[in-house]
Amino acid sequence: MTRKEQKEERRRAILMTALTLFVKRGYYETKISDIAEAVPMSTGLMFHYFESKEELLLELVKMGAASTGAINKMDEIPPQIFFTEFLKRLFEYSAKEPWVFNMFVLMGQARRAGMPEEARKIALSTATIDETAGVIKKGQEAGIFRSGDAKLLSICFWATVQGIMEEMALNEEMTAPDPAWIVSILMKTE
Amino acid sequence: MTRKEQKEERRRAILMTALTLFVKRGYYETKISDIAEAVPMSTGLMFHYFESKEELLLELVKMGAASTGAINKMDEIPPQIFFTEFLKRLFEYSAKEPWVFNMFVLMGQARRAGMPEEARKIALSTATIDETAGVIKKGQEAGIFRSGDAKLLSICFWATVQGIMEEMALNEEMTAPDPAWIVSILMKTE
DNA sequence: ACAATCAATGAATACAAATTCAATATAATA
DNA sequence: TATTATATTGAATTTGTATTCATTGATTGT
Repeated sequence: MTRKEQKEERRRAILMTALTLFVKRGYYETKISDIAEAVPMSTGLMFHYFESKEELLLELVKMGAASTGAINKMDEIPPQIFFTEFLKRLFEYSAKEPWVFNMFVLMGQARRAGMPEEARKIALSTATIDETAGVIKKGQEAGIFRSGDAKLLSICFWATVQGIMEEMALNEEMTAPDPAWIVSILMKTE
Repeated sequence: MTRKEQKEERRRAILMTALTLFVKRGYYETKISDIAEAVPMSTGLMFHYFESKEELLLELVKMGAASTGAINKMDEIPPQIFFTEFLKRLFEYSAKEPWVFNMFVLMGQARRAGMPEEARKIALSTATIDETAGVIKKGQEAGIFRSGDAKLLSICFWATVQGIMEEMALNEEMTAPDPAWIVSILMKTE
């Protein structure tokens, strides 16, 4: 294995460790030395791989923003299936790949408060809520979703998903809910 | 007005200012000097009123924990009305009283990451999720709520509410959703 | 009016955590 | 093997804020 590959692998290890700790304890509660200890490596060496703590965070958030694009490719699927299917996959995938899970939570935290301003900007640049609102609108036109401001419905949907994911990040033992429960926020009642 | 009252009033002003800033920018992103400037008063004087930044936060979280008790007194109401009515009041009240609104968001943030450990402990000591799960169980027995783990349903419900409130804390213009949307997470379908 | 107590300030200090650095070990290259 | 480049460490330094403090101004009680 070449030196460059070694370095890349080490960077990845740091990123994954930092991601876990940021999600578990929060960005400011996590010291560089905590990350270093968990990797493990010396504190000083961290700066051989990343400019600063904030750079490390920003790289994670950028990765998250990039992978969010993948979600938006699903929007060819009919609305009634889209959301249930998305949640099913998200929960399944999260159970297997802690990376996906943690990344989802980190992005949510970044969008809200408790992280450097710059991280929020990047996280907010992915217009997921608006994209989803588009799908909801289709579902409304098809008569399967309840009427009302599509964007507001979109916000409610994502707020739920985010909240549940964060709850799962805290309670190891917690199991994912039935996607249908969450999707019923959107469904037409009667 | 006596000196003691003066002091109490000043403390309150600091608490309210800090609450607003903590919710808007997050605890660690808010400097003592930011709070002082907003009150307004000198930075040094802050320590005449509060031991430390963390004490200030803890006092807020304790206030929040205390006022959460009020919610739990509502649980004599029949389940089918309880949740819709609670949300209706929460949204109405939040629109009028920024205090209530901000406190709700702060408690949610404290329960999750991004604040000193001690704050989390206090916030988690209010067993709202379990209390609500009890009400949900009643609703399930009455056949109006969907079946499934009552605690998990309770978590989903609160995750949604929390997420929406946090979203509103960020978007000044955002309007509260119809409580029925959220409650449909709990309702038996068809 | 006078002493005593409290409110208030802003500059000085303390502190914790990020960041740098000189020194050393390890690996690649010729 | 000799030489150069990279990885690694731990201690020293820097930095950003919380916190303290000496001093001044305002209120209260006698």
